[in-house]
Amino acid sequence: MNLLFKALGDPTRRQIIELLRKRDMNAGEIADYFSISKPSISHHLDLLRQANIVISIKDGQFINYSLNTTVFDEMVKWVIDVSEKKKSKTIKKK
Amino acid sequence: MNLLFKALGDPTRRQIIELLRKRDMNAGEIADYFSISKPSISHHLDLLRQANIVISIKDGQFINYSLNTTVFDEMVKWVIDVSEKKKSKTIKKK
DNA sequence: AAAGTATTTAGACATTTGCCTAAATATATA
DNA sequence: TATATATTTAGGCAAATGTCTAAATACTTT
Repeated sequence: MNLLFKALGDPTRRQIIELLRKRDMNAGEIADYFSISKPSISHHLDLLRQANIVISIKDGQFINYSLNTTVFDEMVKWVIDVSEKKKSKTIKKK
Repeated sequence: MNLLFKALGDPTRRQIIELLRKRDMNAGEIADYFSISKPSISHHLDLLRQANIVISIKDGQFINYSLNTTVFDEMVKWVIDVSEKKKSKTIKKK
């Protein structure tokens, strides 16, 4: 969960996620959308992979990245749970 | 949104959120749950306040903190939106 | 096999982060 | 008013982060 939130706490990585939302892309295609160096993008992709947000599959000399959306489930659950504090405080008996 | 994700990307701050989910607390009460110094907790609280996750209200010599859950709405929306990439790709016509 | 393309790894550097102690500020109480 | 209590601000330090260039690795093409 910490890796997940940390990965999302960077605008470049969120933009990568938004790109991959539309379609899978290889590392070079992704890098073309940004003005930072390819090694930096590669590093961001690595962090996204560590956080399980993307999956990478090698295809010849390319490496394709695609979104793995299932990791968000737990996170959304946590956030919604936290968000519901007031109702549960009021309705349930502690 | 960036401040929000960054704020959530630290385990101490998430624990603070979980504490405040149960009830409002003042800074000292919150600090008592942790083994790090009060100034550090104060700093965490400041970041949570900047991210609009908590609201602080002064009450005499105490400062009470309470959760502001509304900021999570946009975030959940973003995450769910991103999570739905595949369906929308398949069903809708781009 | 040599050269070109795609990507990552390595190493350096500046900035940010999370922590600390000491000091400052603000309120409450004796 | 002097002292105690609650909290933050200031300043310093080590570790983590985001960036870069140069080099290494892996595959493709000639």
